This record gives sequence, C-alpha cells and structure tokens, in this order.
Amino acid sequence: MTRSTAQKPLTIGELARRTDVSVETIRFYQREGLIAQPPRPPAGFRVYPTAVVTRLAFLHRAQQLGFTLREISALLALRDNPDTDAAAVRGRAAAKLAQIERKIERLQVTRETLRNLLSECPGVGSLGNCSIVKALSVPVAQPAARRAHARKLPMKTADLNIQGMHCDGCAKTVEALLAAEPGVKAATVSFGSGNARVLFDPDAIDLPRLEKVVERAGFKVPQKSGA
Amino acid sequence: MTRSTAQKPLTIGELARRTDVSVETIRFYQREGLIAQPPRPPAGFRVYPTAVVTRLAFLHRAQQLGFTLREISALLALRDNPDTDAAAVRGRAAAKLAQIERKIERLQVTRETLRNLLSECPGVGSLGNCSIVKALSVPVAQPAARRAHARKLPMKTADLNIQGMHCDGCAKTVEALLAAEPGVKAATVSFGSGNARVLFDPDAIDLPRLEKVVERAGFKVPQKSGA
DNA sequence: CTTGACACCGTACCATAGTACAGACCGAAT
DNA sequence: ATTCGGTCTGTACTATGGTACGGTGTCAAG
Repeated sequence: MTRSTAQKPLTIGELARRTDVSVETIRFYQREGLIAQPPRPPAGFRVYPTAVVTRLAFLHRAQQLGFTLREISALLALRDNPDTDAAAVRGRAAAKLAQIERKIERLQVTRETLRNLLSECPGVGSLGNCSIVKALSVPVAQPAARRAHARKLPMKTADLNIQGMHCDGCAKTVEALLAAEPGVKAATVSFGSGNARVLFDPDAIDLPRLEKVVERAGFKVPQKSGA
Repeated sequence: MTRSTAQKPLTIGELARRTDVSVETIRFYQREGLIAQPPRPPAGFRVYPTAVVTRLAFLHRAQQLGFTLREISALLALRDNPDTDAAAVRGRAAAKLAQIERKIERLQVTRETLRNLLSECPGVGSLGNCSIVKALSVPVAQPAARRAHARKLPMKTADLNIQGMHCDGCAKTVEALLAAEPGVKAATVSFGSGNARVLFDPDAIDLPRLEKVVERAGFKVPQKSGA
C-alpha cells in the first residue's frame, strides 16, 4: 500500500499512465471543462491531485454506459455538489436506459429487415435478380404525418395520474424519463399529488406512448383523460 | 400515369420535393460523388434525369439499413456496373447484418448494467448513498491483454475448412462476413475447395471466434487445425 | 552543462452527415 | 421592366470525441 498509492508528483504524463487515458485526451477534457486544470506553478509543470484519477475513471465508466461527454459533465457537476439528491443521478440513468432501449429497438427492426432481405436473396447471379437491390430501390414509405407539410400542430399539454411512486426520487425519475422521450419539450412530476404534466409535440408523440413510457418504468397510469 | 411520371424539367428543387431530400443535401451528395451532377447548360439551370429519384430512394433506404454513405457509394457503384454479381451485394448486406448484431449485443450489455445499477439504487437521499455514483467511480477492469503493452503479436494466418456452401455466392458472403469482423485484415474464401484463408490480428480476435462467425451464418466448420 | 524526455500551448485535423449562408445569377410572371 | 422565387458557387459551421503536430519551455540524469 505504500508504493501503489504513490506520492509521486503525478504530472500529466503520470496521470495518463495511471488512467490509461492519453495526455492529449486529458488536455482535451480540460479544455471541455470535464476536469479542472490545476494552476501552473510559476516555474515548472502542473501537479494533479490524485482525485483526478477517480474522476477520469468515472468519466470512462460513464462513457461505457453510453453517456455523452456533455451528459458526463452534468453528472460530474452533480457529483461535485454536496447538496445533490441521488434522485437527480438516478433520473439521468433511467433516461439513458430508456434511450438505449429505444436504440436497441430500432436496431432490431433494422436487423429483421436485413435478415429478410438476405433470406429472400438467391445471392448469386446477375444483379437483375438481386432482391436486395430491388428492395432498396423502392421509395421509403412516408410516415403519413410527414406528407401533411402544412399542418404543424401546436404543442400540447397533458396531465397524467401516476400511481406507484413512493418518494420524490421516483418523481424525478419519471420526470427524466418523460423529458428524454423525443417530442417531449418539458415534464414536471409531483410526488405529492401523483401528477405529471407534460408539454409535448403531438406531431412527434402521443398520449398512449407517454403512458407506456411511465408504465415501462414500473408505475401505473390509471385511465383518466388528459387536458 | 401521364401526370405522375412527370415530364416536368426536374430541376434540383423539383427533385428535392419529389424525394424529400433537401436541396442542400442533394448538393452535398453530389460533392461526395454519390450522385452525378448533370452538366449545366450554357445558360440556365441543371436538369436531372428521373433515374436520380430512384437513386436517392436507394440511398435513403440503405441509410435506414445502417449503411454509411461511403458504403452506399460502393453499393451504388455495384448497382451501376452491369457485370456485378449479386453475391457482392449479398456479402455487404451480410456484413452489415453482422455489424448490427454486434452493436445490439453491446447495447444489451450496457442495458443490463444500467438496469442493475438502477435496481440497486435507493434513488433518493444524499449522494453518499448513491450506488450509481459509487459504481461509476470504480476503475474499469482492464481487458488484461491491454496491459501487456510491449508484446504486440504479429498478424496470423488461419485456414478454415467450411462445409455447407452451395455456390460461389455463399463463399463471397462468408468472405465479407469474416472481413467485417474487427481484427481481420483480409479473408479469401474459395467455394471450390471449401476453404477460407484469414489474415488476422491475434491480439484482437482468435480462431474460435472466427469459427463462430462462420457458423452463425449457417455453415459448418469441422475441426481441423489452422496453420 | 548538455542532452533527452517530458510538459505546454495553440492550432489544425480526422470521420460522419449534413446545414447555413452570402452573393451572384437566371427565368418567368406581373 | 422589375420583382420574386429559384439556382449556383464557395465557404464556413454544426455536433461528437478525440488525435496530431510544431515550436518552445523545463527538469533531471549523465
């Protein structure tokens, strides 16, 4: 324990070796404000506090979970603030999970399409027979709503009644989940009243979909009309 | 059929409306060489052949399947060449499918990690209790191989015996599949001999994994040592 | 006291897929 | 004849996550 918890100066190069992050990348993170740059002593090199090692580890782990640097920046800010409630972090994680699930769903659709194309394709011979080329040459089916260029519906507000939240943390989680949904412009969820108010674009998302989002997170939305 | 197959000049703006691709984007595709730019008549605007509509549709569909513009460029080149064998297209589709499957697998791992973190997290209270923050602060486990910085193994060649290929198209498909695997530098598959020769980086991939790739595509690799 | 290895700083560049805009030009309708 | 919409050209900029490099400064060991 005396050597590995080194009291060596921890210059940027040493830090890089310890964290397996390149010097250039560390500087890049500094430029982006993800890690603080220690002041440079009048003569000589900067010395980094050992806490930066943990910070970089956090950064790396969060990246593996799919957070962008911008999001990680927010997470680190939360981590730095002693007043942060764990609910804030949890909400962000829940939102990221929802986002990843959406991404998986989309990829699964693509996978099925490709599988179908491959199974139909004879796979040999002239291109004229190639079902893949043929299928690709067909115009994309328009999602119908898109064609109605002119009608751009205004934002809508909906109130949802939510059951199963057991603390303010749940409320924050639901809030983040709703806000992460594409088409949702704002969401506020109150634990006290068990109510969620969502401002959304009816062109991009609808009420049933919002309810599904909440239910998928383990809460209940008893039927009740939104305004 | 007389009006919809328009004989209108098809200027760039008209083309944009027809394909639902913005004028700027069409120009961008031209710069990238994805679609040819018709010569500009001495005085006046360019006129596009109607085939471009199909070409843009192809482009759009291929994008939905996850192909990058660079890959689509190659696909379009194949499509333009009357001598292309359908196997070439099929191989690329198979490679893309494999790539998407890998991406889904990775995302599923991330999803599970996030789910576990969320289920462990009390979700409320001070950050000190936050299991998510704690988990993220732990350094990433090194994949062991990475630590051995110095030893950089040279490329290796392996021969695989493959059963179940019924034409040259299958061979091309397997070839593309192998080549798409990270760590594989080159792959040639012969239908005649039922043999595959793969040049790969042993730091990045190994023989069993290569065999799995082939088997997942529906072929058999009887045990036989590679060279 | 010199040399070699780092550190520092600013800037430019990579891929990916576009978007935006200025300023000039062109064609058709009013 | 003028105005309005569309086209043309070139360049710059967006986001994302870095990587690369040239020139200079600093430190420590031989």
